[in-house]
Amino acid sequence: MAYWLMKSEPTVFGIDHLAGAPRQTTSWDGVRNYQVRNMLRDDVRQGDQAFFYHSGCAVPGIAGIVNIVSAAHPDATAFDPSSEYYDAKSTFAEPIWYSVDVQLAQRFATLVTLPQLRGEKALKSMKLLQRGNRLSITPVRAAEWVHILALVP
DNA sequence: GCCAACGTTGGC
DNA sequence: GCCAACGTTGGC
Repeated sequence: MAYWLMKSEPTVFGIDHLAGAPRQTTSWDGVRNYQVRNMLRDDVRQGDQAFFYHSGCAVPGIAGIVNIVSAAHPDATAFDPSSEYYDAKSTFAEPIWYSVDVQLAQRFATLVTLPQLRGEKALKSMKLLQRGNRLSITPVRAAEWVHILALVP
């Protein structure tokens, strides 16, 4: 079982949206970056867990934990001309983009903030914290996962 | 295949 | 709103 960190802008889809969704489950769609697509398609498995990270907001940080409840399947938004994520090049026969389904596992009472994470020596080499990292999904090492869990209030 | 221009992400 | 970093695009 592997660990991941998944970024989302809370004004677009935050952990509160997930908490209010049917079965507290949603399809993690809209990924349009090939590196992230490859990770989703090839490496993310049912049963994995991920931190739900809030980005592009006043207080960036980890808001909770989700369970990966399905392996990758073609991203339906790519087939939908009315979606902002529509991609005419992605077809049912040859899908380009993929998504996984995630279910809320835990919502933290308060965020583990980005400055807090940066302050932890044990997390120095975490992908999220590397200079120039912009990937919306990054792997998290087991040791990092455990270390961060200990920071949750 | 190179590379400049442009677009996006995301912290600050 | 600014800017660094990086991905993508497209002309050549």
